[in-house]
Amino acid sequence: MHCGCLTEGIPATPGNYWISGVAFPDWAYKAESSPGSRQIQLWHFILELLQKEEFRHVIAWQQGEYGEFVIKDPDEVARLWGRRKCKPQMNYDKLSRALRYYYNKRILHKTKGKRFTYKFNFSKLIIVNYPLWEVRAPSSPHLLLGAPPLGRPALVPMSVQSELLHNMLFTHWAMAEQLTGQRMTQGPPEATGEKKGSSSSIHRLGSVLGPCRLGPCCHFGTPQGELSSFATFSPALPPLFPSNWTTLSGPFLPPLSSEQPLPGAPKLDTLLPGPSFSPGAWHFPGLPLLAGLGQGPGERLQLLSLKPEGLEVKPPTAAKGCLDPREGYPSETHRLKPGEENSESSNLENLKVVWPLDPP
DNA sequence: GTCGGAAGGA
DNA sequence: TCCTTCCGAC
Repeated sequence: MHCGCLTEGIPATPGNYWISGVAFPDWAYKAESSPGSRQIQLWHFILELLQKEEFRHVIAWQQGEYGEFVIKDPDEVARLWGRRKCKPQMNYDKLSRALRYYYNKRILHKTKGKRFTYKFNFSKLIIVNYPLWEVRAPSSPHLLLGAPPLGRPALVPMSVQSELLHNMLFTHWAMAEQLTGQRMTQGPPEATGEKKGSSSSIHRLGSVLGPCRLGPCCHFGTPQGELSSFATFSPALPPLFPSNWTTLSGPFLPPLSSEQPLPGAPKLDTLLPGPSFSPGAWHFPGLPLLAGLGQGPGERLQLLSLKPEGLEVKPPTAAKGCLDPREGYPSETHRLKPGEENSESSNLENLKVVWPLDPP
């Protein structure tokens, strides 16, 4: 059922993309309460606004503070949120109450002393919740993430692995978004071949959280093709991370321009699986972020047989009651064609990323 | 402005 | 479960 007030004020543009369901903690996608009609969550909405250039005057990432964002116009954000949720009485007081509920969930925390400034809790999601350094299931598949800072690795159950992976990927995305935003201020990438309107050189994480996951009337416009792009992206992770990738960045990836080759990095075309693979994906900083979140240069990161059960990687499917999300989305992001899938992309089982213990 | 308890709705 | 609404306290 359409509520009729959802897209208003938030135009569907080619720059609108849903964030990959894969990229969020799985508790964000529990659909048991209302299967098939799940409403958007506030933090999704916040991220969505942050993702869109047209709302930069309303809400924006805080430069220099990863994950931190400023609500520049609280009333407008509340109004947009109210429209999305068909709650015309929404105001910042109520919205902020909802945001405060995220504190306990560790999705957000408040940046004290800064008005209307919050921070996504990427690091805590990964480091504090899951002092991962080794994440291993009793049997394969398992996920090994780095060496423990001290002593023995911690065992993490599969359910946590799943969430961990989600958090990681979420972090990847968010970092990419921020870096992209910074990069955008420096000028658009030239060599990507990406069309204008695909607002980021970052390979957009398509979303299994398509409009239908959020209910039939609650999207700004989402190309289903985009929805699949993470599904295609995710398995393509391995070629994105050469064995020496940790040498390519510091604790956090600086906002590199696409013309600025990463020192020591192989050429893109040696890494990317096919011509349609956006070079932006190369800049996708996810795992290097973990490097930054970790303990320093003595770490090892490995992803072995990565196939968490909770990971949703689905091909795009048409859903009843949903607009064809491709409409209004002429721009193209990465979309693997049938014969284009590389062997590794379909083989998560063999995903392995090694973080050298002693980077040069 | 910010916080968090409480009640209630979907 | 995730807000929405209200409210008192700081």
